[in-house]
Amino acid sequence: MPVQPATNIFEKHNHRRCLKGGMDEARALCQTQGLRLTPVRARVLEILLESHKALGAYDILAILDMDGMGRQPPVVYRALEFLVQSGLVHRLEKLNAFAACCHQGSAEGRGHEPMFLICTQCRQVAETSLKEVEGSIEKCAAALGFEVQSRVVELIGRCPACQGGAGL
Amino acid sequence: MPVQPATNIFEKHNHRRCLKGGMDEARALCQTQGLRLTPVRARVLEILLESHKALGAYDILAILDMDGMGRQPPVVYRALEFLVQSGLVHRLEKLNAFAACCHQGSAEGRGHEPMFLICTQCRQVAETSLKEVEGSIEKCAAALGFEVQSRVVELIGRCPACQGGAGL
DNA sequence: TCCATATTGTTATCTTATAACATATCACTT
DNA sequence: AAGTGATATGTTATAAGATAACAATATGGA
Ligand SMILES: [Zn+2]
Ligand SMILES: [Zn+2]
Ligand SMILES: [Zn+2]
Ligand SMILES: [Zn+2]
Repeated sequence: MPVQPATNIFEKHNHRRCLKGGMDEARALCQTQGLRLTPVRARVLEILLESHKALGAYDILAILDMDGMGRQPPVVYRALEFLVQSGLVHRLEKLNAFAACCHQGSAEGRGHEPMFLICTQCRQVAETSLKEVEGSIEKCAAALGFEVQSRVVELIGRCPACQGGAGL
Repeated sequence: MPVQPATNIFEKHNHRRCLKGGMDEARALCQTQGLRLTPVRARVLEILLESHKALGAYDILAILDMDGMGRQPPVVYRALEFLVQSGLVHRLEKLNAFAACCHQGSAEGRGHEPMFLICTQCRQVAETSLKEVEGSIEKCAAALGFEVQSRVVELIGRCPACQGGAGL
C-alpha cells in the first residue's frame, strides 16, 4: 500500500488522484474486510470523492435520483451508515453533512481520529490527524475521570482561497 | 467578580450554587451589556441550569409549555439564540442540544472557547477550557493556511459515575 | 405622547433522520 | 441446482430539529 505524501486539499492538486485513489482504496478495504461495496455504496462514495466539499444527505440523494439509483431517504442514509462505519466517509457534526475520507494509504490507516477544517464559504473540508492534539485532550479528560470513546474536533473558518473576498 | 474554583460537575457538588450563580451572572451580564433577560429567556436558562444535562430544543419547549410560556418552536429557538450569542448557553453539535455555560465568574469570562465532555449514558456535559489544546490546533490550521473562526471540540464517552455499569 | 426598535405570537414549511415491513439478492450448504 | 439464513434494497410513513414570514405587542427614548 503506497504511502502518499499528505495532500493539502486547499492547494491546487491532481484531484483525479484523490478520486481514483479513494475508490481503489475502498475496493481494497472491502476486499480484505469481507465488506460489500454495492453499487449504491460505491456511487455515494464516488459522489463525495468528486470534490472535497461536505454534502448533505439530501444533496447526495438528489444525485442518486438523477442516476436512477433511488429517491427515498433510507437509500442514502443506509449507504452513508455503511461508509461511515467502515471509515471511508466522515460525518461533519457541525454541518450535518458528509465528506469522503482522504487519508488514502496514510500510515495511520482507517479508524484514525480525524480533525476537520471546514470552510464556511466554499464548504471544502480538509482533514488532518488529531494525533498531535490528542495528548492534551486526553489529559483533560483523565483529570475529570472521563472515559473518552470518540472525539469531535472541527475547526470552522475560511480556507486560503476564500480569505481574499468579502468574508462571510 | 468572585473567581470560584473550577467545579468538576461529575463529582458531588453544591448544585444550588451552579443554579443561583448562573442566574446571578446572567442578570449581571445583561445589566452591563445592555441586554434584556426577558422572562422566556430567563426561564430557558433556568431550565438548563437545573441540571448539567444537555437538553434538546423541544425538551425545553415542552417545559415552557407546561409553564404556559409558549408552545411554538420559535419561542424556544429565539431564546436559545439569544442565550448562545451572549455566551450563557452552549450548543452541543454532536447532540443537537444545549447546555448552560458553567464557567461562572471564571477568569476567562464569556466568549471563552470551551471543550465539552459528553456522557452518552446520562447526557451530563462537563465544560473545560480549550486553552491547553488551542496551541496545537492553531498550529495545524496555520500549516494549511486556514483562518480559524471558531472551534467545535466535543469528547464523547462515559462520565465517572456511568463507567461502572453495563456500558452503552 | 409618539416613534423606532426589539420582542413575542402564530402559521406554515423546511431540513435532517429513522421506524417498520415487504421484497430481493447474496453466500453458503446440501 | 435448490434450499436457507443473512444481508441489502424498495417503499411508505413519520419523527426530530430548525427556520421563514408576518402580525401583534411591548419597550424605551425623543
Ligand atoms: Zn483532491
Ligand atoms: Zn473555502
Ligand atoms: Zn452543578
Ligand atoms: Zn454519565
